[in-house]
Amino acid sequence: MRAEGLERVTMRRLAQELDTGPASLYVYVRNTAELHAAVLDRLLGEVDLSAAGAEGDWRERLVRLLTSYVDVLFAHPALARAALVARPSGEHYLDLVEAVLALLAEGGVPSARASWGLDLLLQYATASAAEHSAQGQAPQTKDDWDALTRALRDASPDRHPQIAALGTTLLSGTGEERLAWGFQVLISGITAAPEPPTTPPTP
Amino acid sequence: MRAEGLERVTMRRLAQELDTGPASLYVYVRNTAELHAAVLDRLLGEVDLSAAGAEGDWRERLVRLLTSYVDVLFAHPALARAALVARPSGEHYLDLVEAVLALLAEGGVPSARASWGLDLLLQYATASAAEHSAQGQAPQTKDDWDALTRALRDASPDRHPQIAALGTTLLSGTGEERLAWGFQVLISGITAAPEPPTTPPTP
DNA sequence: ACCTGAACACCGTTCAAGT
DNA sequence: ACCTGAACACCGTTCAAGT
Repeated sequence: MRAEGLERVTMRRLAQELDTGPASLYVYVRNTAELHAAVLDRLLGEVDLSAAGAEGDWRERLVRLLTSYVDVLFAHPALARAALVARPSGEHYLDLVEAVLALLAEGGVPSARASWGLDLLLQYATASAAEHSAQGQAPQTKDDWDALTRALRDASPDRHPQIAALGTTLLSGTGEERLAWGFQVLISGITAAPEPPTTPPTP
Repeated sequence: MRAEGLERVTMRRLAQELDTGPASLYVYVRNTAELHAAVLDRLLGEVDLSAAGAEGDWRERLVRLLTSYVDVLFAHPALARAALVARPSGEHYLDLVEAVLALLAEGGVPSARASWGLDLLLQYATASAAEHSAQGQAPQTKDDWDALTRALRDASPDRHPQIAALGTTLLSGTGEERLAWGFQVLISGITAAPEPPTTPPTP
């Protein structure tokens, strides 16, 4: 349960590490999703929450905090992908949520927008980590990306004029630059967006 | 290869449908990721591109187009999750990209911001579909969400004052409302964001 | 040369049988 | 009552042997 050094977190692998059969894990956890969520929450302990308290504008600090979160996920590709589906609900995750909310509050973002914006920011960070981390993981995704690059370059000006016109601009920038730019877009969008409708919680 | 009615797209399932062994598929496709990308692109043929040409503000039409994309992914949960990792590069995907870019151009978004914004919009749409579609798929994710709900409600005002203060606001709204709000945030953020740095394409 | 059966090395989950 | 060995029903990928 508290094993580390996990590249691909699976029931059987973990069971083996604990010198037992895979069935035994079902005493502590109901299924793989719950296992992922638990391991993920442990991992979130590595997020540098102090980035929220450092110097600088609240936006800068928010970006630094979220970047730390991305870095942590990035180091564990399998969990990054799991994080999108199996949301953790442990103490470390709550700490991260708290820190993000505190920064949004400091920036004067009203509560409804902060609530929805929180999800947007974390989802973007998680998806970016998952997407990009897969690249380094399996060699095949490299080929996928190459195929997309070629497809965009070879776009016919007749059928896809916009793509052809933009050309290499579509592929410009590094992953880091794009990540940072995305955070800026989200933050400025959240502060500018209309207040969301105030419906009662779903269930 | 052109089989449909697929809930979980796997090599073996598809091979069985084609009355052959799984090894045979490797003649047409190098691995599962490539298979997913191919099937996904076929699926994207169902996206309602005419939403881009309908009446209304370019923002409204963009949201309608992206919502159609989400709906299509939503109907095929397994592929939605695959879409984040295995980017398709087929004709249907290019058509979608073209349509989004055309709307951004109509809105007067400069090309560099449109290029990066495109990725942001599609990534958000894809991640939302993947995240939400998993909910309906496996019953366990429901429990995960319940656990998170409980964790947020029970947040201690001492350790997590922001969470406690927001209370049910954190969980307010339906999936549709949040999706639409997210699109608005992204669009307004993209139009307001600074021009990204103009670095040459990575390699 | 092209296709593929069979094998290898993995999975998650269940459940009856053990302690 | 609690734990788990063994079994079931799946996977992706490879490769030698067939045509």
